[in-house]
Amino acid sequence: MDKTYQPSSIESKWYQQWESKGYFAPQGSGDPYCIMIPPPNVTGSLHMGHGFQESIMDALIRYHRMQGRNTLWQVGTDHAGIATQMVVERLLDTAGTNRHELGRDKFIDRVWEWKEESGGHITRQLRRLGASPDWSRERFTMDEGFYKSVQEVFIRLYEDKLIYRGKRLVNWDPKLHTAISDLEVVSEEEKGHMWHFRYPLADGSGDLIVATTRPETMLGDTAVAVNPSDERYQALIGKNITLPLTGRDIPIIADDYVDKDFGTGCVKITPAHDFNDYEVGLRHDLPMINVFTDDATLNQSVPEKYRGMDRYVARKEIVADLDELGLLEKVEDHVLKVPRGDRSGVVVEPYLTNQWYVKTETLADAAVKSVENGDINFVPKQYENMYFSWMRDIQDWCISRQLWWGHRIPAWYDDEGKVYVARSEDEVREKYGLDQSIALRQDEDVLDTWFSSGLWTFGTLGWPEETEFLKTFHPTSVLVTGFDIIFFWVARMIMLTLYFRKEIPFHTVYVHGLVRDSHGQKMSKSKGNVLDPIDLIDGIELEALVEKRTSGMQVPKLKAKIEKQTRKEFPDGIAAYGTDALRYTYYSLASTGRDINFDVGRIEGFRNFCNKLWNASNYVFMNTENEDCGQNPADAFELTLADRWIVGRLQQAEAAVIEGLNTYRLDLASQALYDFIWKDYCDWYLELTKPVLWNTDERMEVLRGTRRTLVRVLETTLRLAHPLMPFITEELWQKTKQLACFEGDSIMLARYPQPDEAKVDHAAIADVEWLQAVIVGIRAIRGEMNIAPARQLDVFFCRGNSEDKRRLDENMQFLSKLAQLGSIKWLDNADQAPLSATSLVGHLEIHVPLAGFIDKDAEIARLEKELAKLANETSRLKGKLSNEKFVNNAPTDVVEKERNKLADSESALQKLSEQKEKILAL
RNA sequence: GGGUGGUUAGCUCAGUUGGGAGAGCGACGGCCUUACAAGCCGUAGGUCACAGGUUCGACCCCUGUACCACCCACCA
Repeated sequence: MDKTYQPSSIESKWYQQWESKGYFAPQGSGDPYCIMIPPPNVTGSLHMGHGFQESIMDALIRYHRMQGRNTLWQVGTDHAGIATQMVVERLLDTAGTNRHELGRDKFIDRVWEWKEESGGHITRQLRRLGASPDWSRERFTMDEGFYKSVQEVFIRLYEDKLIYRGKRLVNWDPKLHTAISDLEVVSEEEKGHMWHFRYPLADGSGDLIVATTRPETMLGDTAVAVNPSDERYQALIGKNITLPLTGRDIPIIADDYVDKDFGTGCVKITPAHDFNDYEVGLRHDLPMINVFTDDATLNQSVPEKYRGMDRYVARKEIVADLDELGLLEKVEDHVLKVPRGDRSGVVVEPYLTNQWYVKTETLADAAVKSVENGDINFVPKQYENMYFSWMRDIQDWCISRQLWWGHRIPAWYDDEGKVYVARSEDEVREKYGLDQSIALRQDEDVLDTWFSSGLWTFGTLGWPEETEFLKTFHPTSVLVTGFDIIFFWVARMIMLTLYFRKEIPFHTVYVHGLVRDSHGQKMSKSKGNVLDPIDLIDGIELEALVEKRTSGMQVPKLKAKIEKQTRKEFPDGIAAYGTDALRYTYYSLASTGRDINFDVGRIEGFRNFCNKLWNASNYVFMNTENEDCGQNPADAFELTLADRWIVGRLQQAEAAVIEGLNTYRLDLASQALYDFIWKDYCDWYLELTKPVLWNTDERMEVLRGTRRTLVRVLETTLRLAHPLMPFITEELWQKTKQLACFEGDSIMLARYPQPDEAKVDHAAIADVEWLQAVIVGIRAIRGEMNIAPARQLDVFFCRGNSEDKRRLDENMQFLSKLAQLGSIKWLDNADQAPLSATSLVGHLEIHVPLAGFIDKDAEIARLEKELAKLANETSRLKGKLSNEKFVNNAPTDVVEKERNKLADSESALQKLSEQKEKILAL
């Protein structure tokens, strides 16, 4: 066994074995447990957020698998319509061509090629994380089977009148040339202007002043609106305005939508280019004049001068022209929300087009109820409010996209534009009785990616076939996801699953936070603070890291800044920490519902933790291999106090880890495990075995008992830790299992530990706590007096009770070794003790004689510090206990506790001040 | 405008039904003590954002304020 922990040498070895032996597939007859992976983009690569999410899922999966549950982790990838199409279009662009030159079919072939090229990347990275999904069931949202599910859902929703086609105002992305849903629009505040224009009345009797942030849309105005109760404009309602630049006459209408107190109280109405105006237009039956093309340049319906102009060029021209005409009243600076496409980043336009919609009202009602009545639970709970508020105000969902990459909509049109929905052209003809003389063409559009991922929980299990897997694993157990896609994905899954399965998709939604950098900044290429999980596992040289972070950067200044910042933060690059350390870091940071700030310092600490476990195991192996470890039932063994103590502590650790896993508090689970392994097992237990194992006179029964406990506790601890740190535990377990006579091929198939309260020896725990207090007391003197650790001390114990005496007598062996003692003497009378440095354990005094090597002044200083603390504590307790209200109102056990504390601190105060007097008297 | 989360040691974070705050890293001092210097032993460090209130007692419950982050919303 290597002296130090080398993660790279064990990780790939074990992963290959697990996978090739089929350990990830569901097995056994236990209750089903199932998690559906949120399918990552097929052509994507793993980022820190994935790493976090997959690590959480894998811990849950491994834990439940080890509990004997019939466990399925369904894996797969998403075709990610817009994102993937954009990537391939960019590739074509660098190759000097574009998708239109290629044509639809060739372009789609090219995307499939790209998927084949890059599609395995993310799944390989998933394996590096130790993820244990059933790879044999891997699915892709555009594979054949899944397409059948998507088609089925579309057709049935259409037949049930929950999908319809309509011409409406949608969010139009003029760069990508597609409609996008409300959710894909991100509105941020930006600085802009508010222009005030003078619109003349048609009869020449005056004018109105309208304010707008979008001058270029004025060419499509079809009314000016005022509030019906606005006295200023009462007389004008019903009159006409002559719209400047166009010469069109448009009416002045009254509508409650207008806020009297904002601006001039007059609003230009452009129904084809603003969502509010659209509603107003419908109410007043106004014409809708579209002035844009798909590119958001001005179209043929505007005066010739402006045709073909980009919207922002036209804006300038129109403002200048109105100014020229004396119609520009004023321009103000104005901050406004600008809607941009989340993918393209360009300003989206409200645009009139034909699109397909899902009618969401009834679907959403059911989806709300399933959370209200507790069928589905969000963890943490506050996300339910977010879910409710969105669901209760949900809009119809625009599901058609003018893209080529995606599920093509199963709808056909005849020459008159009549629409037919079916699985294929042949089926259309059959279903609707259309012969070959009628020409049909399929709808050009594809479905929103989220429409297909909305079927993920049941589509992956074979629906619409009623497969065994579907029956067994649906509804799934828990969905692990980020809050950012609750609306995009979670809500849609709940709606669609309830409708088609008449059951929920999952019982629990575990919502985790976002992974940020150590200062809480979002990780982004432009900030240059991105960490790659694989680099944390394998390590990366500084130069490679700098190159990675700055590659493809266009702005030299930004590039230089990022390079400088990276060199400063990682002067030696990033060390190879291994998967287990990375995973453990994620778990330790995974507290409820808050974003996590990832600090490389933390991962280093957990790499050290892995190393600690490695070395502890090494110690166990050294002391147990080829030795009698008490596994033969015929041979008697005897447990020491330390053995009985660690077994009890193990039960408590098991309970804490399980509690953490059951409540999705992986931070608490990992903390409990860390403390048990490092503090209890390594710092105390292993040290306590040394005086036993090194004692040449030790009885065989005791040696057997200690070795037995060493290996059995280690073996159980490894199983306890396995879901969190799969690789190192497997490596160590393979060796440990033989020593502990434990059967099984792999730790991942072994049973998860179950705490047994009967194994908790409370008396042993109390005795060890006493022992620890005594040792720490002596160490503190040694530390503060600067006494060399190797120097053996003679100590005296005074004024202890019979319990102290018993504990001392029983633990001489442990005490001498761990505190490095020369001699131990019990004194009935404190006066017999030589002048000493003193520590207290309750009433028991521990004296370390000053003689020769202890600094008198230092001891006085130490005592004074201690006395000051005690005095403070004493007066606080006195004050509290002299408060009648406290004594009368507080529960008696609390009062009693405070009284005992006071007695203790008064006694300590007295003892230590006596001690101080003695030293001073010298 | 409405809503959610956060504010605890120098940094990153825990804190279980209210009974005088913990960890890791960092700092300081001492150690090559036969598993481990990726380690061991010890020490220091906090007005729990602020102001009220409830209570015998508040990091914890209530009200308000400030700041940070996020979500939702149609103000031209």
